[in-house]
Amino acid sequence: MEQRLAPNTKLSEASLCETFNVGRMHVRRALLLLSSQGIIDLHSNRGAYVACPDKSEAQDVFAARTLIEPPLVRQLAQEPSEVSLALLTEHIALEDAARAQHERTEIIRLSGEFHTKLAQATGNKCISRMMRELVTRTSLIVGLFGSSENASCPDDEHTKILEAIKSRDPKQ
Amino acid sequence: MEQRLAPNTKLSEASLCETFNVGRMHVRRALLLLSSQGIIDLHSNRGAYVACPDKSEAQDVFAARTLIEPPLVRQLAQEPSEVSLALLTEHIALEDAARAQHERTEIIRLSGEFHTKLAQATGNKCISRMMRELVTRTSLIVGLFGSSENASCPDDEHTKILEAIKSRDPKQ
DNA sequence: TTTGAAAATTTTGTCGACATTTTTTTCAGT
DNA sequence: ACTGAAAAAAATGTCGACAAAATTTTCAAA
Repeated sequence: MEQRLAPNTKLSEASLCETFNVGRMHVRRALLLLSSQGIIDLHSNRGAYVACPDKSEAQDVFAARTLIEPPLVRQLAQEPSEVSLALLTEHIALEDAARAQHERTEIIRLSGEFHTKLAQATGNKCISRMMRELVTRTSLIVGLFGSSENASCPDDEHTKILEAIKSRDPKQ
Repeated sequence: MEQRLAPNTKLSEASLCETFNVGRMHVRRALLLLSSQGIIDLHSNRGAYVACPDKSEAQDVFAARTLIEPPLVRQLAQEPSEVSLALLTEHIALEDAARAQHERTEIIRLSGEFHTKLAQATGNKCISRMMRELVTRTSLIVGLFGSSENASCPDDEHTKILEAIKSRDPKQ
């Protein structure tokens, strides 16, 4: 009950109903939305399974991020809002704190969240949503193939990005 | 029955059931998915309405495309597959044909589809899906604010893009 | 005629029952 | 024991009925 769900785990409607104390309708709605985000796979008449992306799908997700993130940072560097910068700075502080206490799970979570907040800093809901979905799928993939070490960016990567934005430096 | 649905049009479950001859469950599923793509808005207890994006949302969509498309084309230019190039060339032929016959609706549809196919040419499902959703939302927006003229790219824009890719030219 | 509250209608949300499909179990035959 | 078909159980898909909410209509009072 504290363990993350392994890929390919079956998510039966009945058990989810019991777990969350809701009707089957709600469970089905949630499953449909999760599947539309690629977090689970729905097999007709066979139920819902935690997505188990193959190498190809994993590469697609990473390639998508590689495509989007550089121009994202570049755009932020062009006209960064003070508020966003503050939020990002604050977030990095959280990351440092987690790292100082070696809270591994938390470090990974925050590391992903940084990229989401990076997208949110653009103030563009569309981009935020895409990034959020990509980060989520990345977590799944890291949980699968993740060399337990490089599960997140290098420690100082985020700081570097933030510095680059602050200094209007158009590169990653 | 041949007219496009105007934004803010109410989509009542009952009428959709009748139109498509399906049960309410199917209609509701479809509406949920459409809303997750930002094509319609679901108001609790009040039903589904064709999305009516405000200027801010419209800008977000365009900004997202502006962010993604240049690096997308640049990536395609780096390693274009022959098959993809052929498909794109073929598609432009279709566009030209439609233009020659002044089939306005078809021209717009194909113009959008070109960008989707551009994304598909990367072979990246993730990117394809994002692009498809962005193009769909763009159609909606053009239908709203669209100065009936510049609803699509300039006539030769797509040809230029394709030429740029063929010549490995890293620019748009 | 206009206003506004109450009633009636319509529409959406939820639940339970049933049908269909899949999965598991049983068990006869080799 | 092992195999495989039949039966049983369990899970998913679908439908209809009812509940709850919103909309429209009605109609009495100003």
